Parts: sequence; structure tokens; C-alpha cells
Amino acid sequence: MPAALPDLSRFELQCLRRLWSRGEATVRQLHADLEDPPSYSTVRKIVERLEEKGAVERVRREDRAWIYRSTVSAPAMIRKEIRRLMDLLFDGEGGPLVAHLAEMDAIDGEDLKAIESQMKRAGRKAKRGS
Amino acid sequence: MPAALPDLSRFELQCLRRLWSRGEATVRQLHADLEDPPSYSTVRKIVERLEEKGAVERVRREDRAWIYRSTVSAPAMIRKEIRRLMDLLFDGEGGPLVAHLAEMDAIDGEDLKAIESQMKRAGRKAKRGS
DNA sequence: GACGGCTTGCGACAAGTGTCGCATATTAAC
DNA sequence: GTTAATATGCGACACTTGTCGCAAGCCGTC
Repeated sequence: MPAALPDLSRFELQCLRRLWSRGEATVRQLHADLEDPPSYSTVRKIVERLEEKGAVERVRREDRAWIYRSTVSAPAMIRKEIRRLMDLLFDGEGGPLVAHLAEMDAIDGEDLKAIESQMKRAGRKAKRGS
Repeated sequence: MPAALPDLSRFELQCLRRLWSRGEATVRQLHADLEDPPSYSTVRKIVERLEEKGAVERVRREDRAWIYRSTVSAPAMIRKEIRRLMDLLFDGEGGPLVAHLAEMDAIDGEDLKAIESQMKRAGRKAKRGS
């Protein structure tokens, strides 16, 4: 099984997302990708901590800078965070979360239709697999 | 408009939820409601901080203990947290969040149906209102 | 009126987080 | 070989968060 996913802070997660997008990146690239970036030093430190937490690793050096790569699965980490919120707000229930999303106009009928067909596909796959 | 909702920590939010359930409560009651409660002192401190942050207020005294009440709207606070996560993970998009929920088996067809009828009702209400 | 129990009001503290600055090392360019 | 750029490795700091303990006050009971 995969090692337990580390607990990441907001900003750590934000940086990690950029790394997921790029696949590999230097601190400078990550810094450039950030929307409202703090100092380079700050991003440097965040990446350092991500490395300590085992969420990121150095793959090779290029142009005297280290290239980093995420060592954690994006979907797994994302779902861990979603689960975290569901546990905190709704005792782990997903229904109320979706209800709020609808009420917040964060999703529409289109989204729902897409999800339904996604679930149908998954259902067929599961049946075939069993 | 309502005052900006304060940023709450995990544990603060957890305590606030119990208060929402009860409507009004003493620190002792909140402490008793918690699943895996830390010391009474700790809960005491959390409530104190909730008060400092303006999320909670004292309504009256009873049996030499203060009764607290939430001053923030539960749905508003909950949605703020959901929005926070959506912004962090999906640039504010709700679709991908629901997709993950389905993939995580956190929701099923029943949930989706319920949401659809909820959206229909909301739609009618909106039409009537306009 | 002293006693015991329960609340409160403070203070304290270790971790975690966001934020930087700076000395040192590395390297491309003169 | 000296210079200028830039990455890294550390250290520092203020704030937040989770966690308590303790002195003081209040109140019902004996």
C-alpha cells in the first residue's frame, strides 16, 4: 500500500498543485507559477518542507538548480483533503456536501449529468470486473 | 451584509458544530459532546478563542456557568469552508469536486437524484421570484 | 461560616506555518 | 582569474493552534 499521505498546509498544497501540473519543476518555476507569490525564499522553504514531509523529491540537477517531482498521487492527496472536510463538516457524509454545492450554485445540471454518466461507466466496469 | 466570517481552525470548527446542534450550550456540554475530547481546559480555551474571533457569544449565565450561542450562520460558515477547499484544489470549480466524490463512492445515484429535485425546486422558486 | 466542587481567567508551551534574509557555493561570462 | 548571477542551506521570527495547569471566585451543603 502507499505510504500514509503527509498532512500538508494550505500553501504546501498550493505549491504541490503547480508541481503536479508541470510534472517536474524547479523552485523558480514553481515560484513563477504562483498567482500572488511571496518571496522566492518563502517558496524555497515550502519546497524544503514538502521534501521533509516526503511529498516531493529531487530528481536531478539542471542549470545548477534542482528539479523536483511529486512523490504522492494527486488524486489520492486531493481525496484525502476532501475526506478531511467531509469528516469535519458532515461526519463523513457526501450528500450534504453536494447539497451545499448545488445551493451555492457551484454545480449545475450539466455537472450532474456528467457525474451520472461517469457513475454509469464505473458501474459497468465494476460489473465486468466482478 | 453579514460581517466577514472569521477564519477558524479545525478544532474551533468542530466545537462550533456542536454548538450549532444544541443552539445554546455551556463549555461543559460542548466538552461532553466531543468524540475524543481533550481536557476541559482545552475546550475552554477554544471557546474563548471562538469568542475572540466573534463566532460565539455569551447569552446568559446559568448555574454559575456561561451559556454560549453561535453568532455566525452555520450554512454560511460551512460554505465558506467548502469554497476554501474548491479554491485550493480546483480553482473554484465545483464539477471536479463532485467527480471525485463519485469516484470516492462518497455519493451514489440516490444522492444525485435528491440534488436534482432540490435544484428543480430552487429553479421554480427562482422563476416565481423573478 | 468552613468545605468542596465547578467555572472562569490567565498564563504557558511545543508544533506547525508563512515569511524572510544572508552567507556560501556554483557557474557562466569577461 | 575576477565578476556577476543565482541556488542552496540555514537560521530567525511572529502567529496560530492544540494542549494544559493553576489561582481565584462563586455557591450549595453541612
